[in-house]
Amino acid sequence: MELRHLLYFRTVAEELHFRKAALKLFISQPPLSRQIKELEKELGVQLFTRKDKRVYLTDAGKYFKAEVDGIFARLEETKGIVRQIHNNESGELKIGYISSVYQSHLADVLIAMRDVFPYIKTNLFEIPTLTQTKGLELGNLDVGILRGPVKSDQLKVKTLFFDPFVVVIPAQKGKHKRQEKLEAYLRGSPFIFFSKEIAPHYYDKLIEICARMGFKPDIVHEVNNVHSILQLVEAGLGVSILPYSLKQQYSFLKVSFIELENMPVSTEVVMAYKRSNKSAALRWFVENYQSKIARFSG
Amino acid sequence: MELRHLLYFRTVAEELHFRKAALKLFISQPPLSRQIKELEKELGVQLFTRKDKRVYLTDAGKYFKAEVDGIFARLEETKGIVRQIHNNESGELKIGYISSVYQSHLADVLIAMRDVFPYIKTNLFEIPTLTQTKGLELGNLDVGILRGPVKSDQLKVKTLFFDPFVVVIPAQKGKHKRQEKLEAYLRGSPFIFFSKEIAPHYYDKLIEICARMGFKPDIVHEVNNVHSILQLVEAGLGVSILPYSLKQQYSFLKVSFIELENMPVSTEVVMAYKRSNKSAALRWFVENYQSKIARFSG
DNA sequence: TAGTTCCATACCTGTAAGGTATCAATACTT
DNA sequence: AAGTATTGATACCTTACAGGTATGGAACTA
Repeated sequence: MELRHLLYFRTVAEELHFRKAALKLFISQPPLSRQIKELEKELGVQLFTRKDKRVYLTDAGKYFKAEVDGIFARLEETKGIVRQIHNNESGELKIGYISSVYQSHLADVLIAMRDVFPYIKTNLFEIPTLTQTKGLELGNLDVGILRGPVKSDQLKVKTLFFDPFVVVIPAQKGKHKRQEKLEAYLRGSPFIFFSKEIAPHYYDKLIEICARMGFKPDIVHEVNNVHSILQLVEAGLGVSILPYSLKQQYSFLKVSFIELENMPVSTEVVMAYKRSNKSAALRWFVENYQSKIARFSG
Repeated sequence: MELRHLLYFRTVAEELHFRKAALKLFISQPPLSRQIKELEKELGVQLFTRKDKRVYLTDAGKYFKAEVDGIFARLEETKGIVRQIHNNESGELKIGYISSVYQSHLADVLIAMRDVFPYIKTNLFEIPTLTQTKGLELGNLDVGILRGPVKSDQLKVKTLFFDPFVVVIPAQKGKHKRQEKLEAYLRGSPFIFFSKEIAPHYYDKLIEICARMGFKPDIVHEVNNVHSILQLVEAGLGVSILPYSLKQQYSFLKVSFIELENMPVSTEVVMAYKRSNKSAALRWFVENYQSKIARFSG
């Protein structure tokens, strides 16, 4: 006995007509007749009486029909729930993040996430804030870690932390640590920074910081990610001003991270996601990202 | 998806070892591996993880296992009940009865029986008491309505009623109704009766009755059934002594049924069946025969 | 490190599911 | 009442699929 037999039986029981049932089942009538006969033989029970070209359910057949209906209902429900369990623990999460995000932290969170969602697939995209904003709005990303502020009605935004800025200069130039000497040095140095198109807010912050220090930065090199900026500074091409959190991540580079005294300018790092996204994995990620980071940083 | 897939899955889930499960299922390991793969593909759900030569159930797999167990349990129960329904309403009942049984009554009982057992097949055998006894013992009959006493350890015997005897004489001879005249008439008449071999107990009763009346019967014609006896009496071939219950059944015959006064001899009509016979239809028949007869007779 | 065992995959074979043709019986239509 | 249509069952045929063996890659065990 297979589910096929039960399905054929149930359909004949509903139609009480072999040819109509066969149509419903997309098979021809003779195999249906045979399969029902086989079911009755295997059970040793007559489920239908055939008389005068008409088909009737026996009492046994009536009982069987009710039970088979229940079995199919239960099976369908089971399939639905098992898929739900599977999807809640699997599925996919597309994460955007700015280049300044400490990837080790992100990795740690994803490792922790696998305990809860063993079959999750995560796609990571290191892309600038504006690109992330568009991707989130289009649904190409599930969540983004980016620079605030993020202005979009579609997105929910959550502050992760405020990141003050530091001056980054080549290591051998590190002896200019005192603030008054620093300003003069920076005034006469070429700047390496994000283009205004890629990170307008970031760009404005830079201008503001330099203004507060009394000069206008000479942005000679425009690039689109933090790694390149830092590598170019290390190579002696110029200086930059970047978020403090990068110091920890790039401590191996031969550059100096110099904190600015009395500088009330900082950048806000936020997590953003589409309000309408109901993914269970996303919910977990949003709720647990910060505590996981705190734990791993401790 | 077929029940085969669910069975294969359940067995692997129990064993957590494909080769052992395959042995249990009497197939080789590769088709089992494929069938499980197919099931997972059709569901779109991973039910097992295979790692380091070991097999584990996923959370989805654990849930599915529990549900599949329930589905199989329900299916087995359903099969059992549907067979029970079928067997209670079908099957066969082989009924023996003596020729003196009022067949109309028997028919009435069988009609009533069909309401309860719509698909029952009944086989009726009008055979003498001794033949019935042998048939019951051999299992060729399920139940018998016959003359008591029935002596057999294998059979259970239930009294239906006691049947006094009446003299049966041709109708034109009916004016000999007073008992003193009757005795003389019978003494001079040929007797038509059962042979001693066929109905020894019946035969003995006849001898006893005649002895009580003061004569020995002249049994000229031996026959083996009541119909023939009555027809021969009607034809004027002789007289007989038969159970009173026949009067009702053969009231259309041109014979006289004369009750005997002060005659403490009667015959016991019983129902007998094999102790070991557990047929549901038989049980119903035994329990309902008398009440059904009383109802139809009333 | 060599031998063994696991599950997965490649390839092959026999059987059963589904097809068409048609039958006998009954219903329906004229 | 005769002709036609329709029903479920059976005969015969074809093909897809379930189960087989052989073997691979990876991991375990002695």
